[in-house]
Amino acid sequence: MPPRSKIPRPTVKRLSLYLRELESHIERDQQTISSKQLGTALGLTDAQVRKDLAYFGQFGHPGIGYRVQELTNKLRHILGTDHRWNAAVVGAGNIGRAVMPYARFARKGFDIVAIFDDNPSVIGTEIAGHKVRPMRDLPKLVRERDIKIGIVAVPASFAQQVTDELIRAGVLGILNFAPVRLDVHDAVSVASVDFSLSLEQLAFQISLGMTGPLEELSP
Amino acid sequence: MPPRSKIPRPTVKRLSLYLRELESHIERDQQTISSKQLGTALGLTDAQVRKDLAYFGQFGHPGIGYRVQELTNKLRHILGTDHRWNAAVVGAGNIGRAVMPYARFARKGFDIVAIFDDNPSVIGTEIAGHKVRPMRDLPKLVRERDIKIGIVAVPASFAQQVTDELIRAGVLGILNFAPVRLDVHDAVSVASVDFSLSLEQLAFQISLGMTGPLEELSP
DNA sequence: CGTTGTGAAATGATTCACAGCT
DNA sequence: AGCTGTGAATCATTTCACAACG
Repeated sequence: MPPRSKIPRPTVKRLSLYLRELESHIERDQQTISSKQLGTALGLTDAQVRKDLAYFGQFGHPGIGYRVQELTNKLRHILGTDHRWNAAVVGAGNIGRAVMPYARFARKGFDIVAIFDDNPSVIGTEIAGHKVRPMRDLPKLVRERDIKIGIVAVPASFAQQVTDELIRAGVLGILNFAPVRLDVHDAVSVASVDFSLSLEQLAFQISLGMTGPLEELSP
Repeated sequence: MPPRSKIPRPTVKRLSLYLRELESHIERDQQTISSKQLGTALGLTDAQVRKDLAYFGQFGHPGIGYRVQELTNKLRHILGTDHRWNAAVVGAGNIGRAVMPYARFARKGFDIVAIFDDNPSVIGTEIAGHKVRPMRDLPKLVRERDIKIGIVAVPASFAQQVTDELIRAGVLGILNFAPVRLDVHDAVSVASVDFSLSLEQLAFQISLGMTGPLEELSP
């Protein structure tokens, strides 16, 4: 077990992709998979796949490839999804409501166990089997239900404030759906999902494709 | 106007961030902004900001900074959001329903003008002012309403098929919410949004923080 | 054989540092 | 003075290419 040098950021992102691909191969009862196969399925080179995995140990078998079940287990362990995480949603608007019943979260090891909002007209209503709670209940529930992840689904202008409250209550990570950069201290992790950002990327690529590679963008 | 070398991928992602930040400065009636200010707000260095912007022309004014309104216009033009885009949602499940009324899309220049689903129990119902249409109406509506972007909000197992239908109908870009890699030919662009992927990134970072930088991940 | 793991080389992105403009 | 644009230097990531293994 080498002391392992530091992991490139892009590698971490790909880890989830590998896992997702492996899971589909388990369903098909495939026993082993080569870096070539795995790479092709995801649009990566075989060398990239091998290098990524090798950061974490020697999981492969020369001449054979990787055993699908074995590698799946390793990746789950690396990603920390070999046990379950409790999460709470803050914000019972469109996005909060859409996330609550998202079955894939549960399959991936994440259980949403509470939802909060401060709008009096939604407090007490039920969403996907959970009663909407006022924000003042947050600290108590985070403690009682061992909530480790806060999902921020409020408008941008409230996102930082809600984040601060979640962190004060004791969560270790924030999944942020609001289109702002959240400031947090180092002990807390943030991952962001920004729809409009992705749409803009798309618009850029389309414009590029229509004008030919990079014409008349500058005056 | 130099023939401009090719643009780094990360630069394109940051362009949207710059625009978002600038818009908040317009609201505050700020006339100019320096690369330092812009960078600090987004957690980037000033050099990074200048280099990114310089790929597209000389927008800055030495001694002054960038004029907020001017740079905003330039960025909108570069990103292709200086005109409006029509989009259609496919899939009237949780995610499709959440995306329909997402006001931010419209503010960013994207108008959702139709929603499709093949589940008979939702066809004909109204969501955010739009009647849900059957998939067979897709080609006609894409033509009639000049739809350039398809938003894929169906389960992973249908995503590729729906994508193919959208492309055949004539869209130029796909915003994909399904957790799969979509195969498309080069003339079409894809941007993906994957919640569970982001959650896994988060779990990884949290695990890392708890075990200390990278312990006992390999056997 | 086929396939991994890994140094070495190549490519890509960021930061430095400073000339030059206002 | 304050700030941009940019070549040069540094740092990061990917690809190459091959020895070693089952």
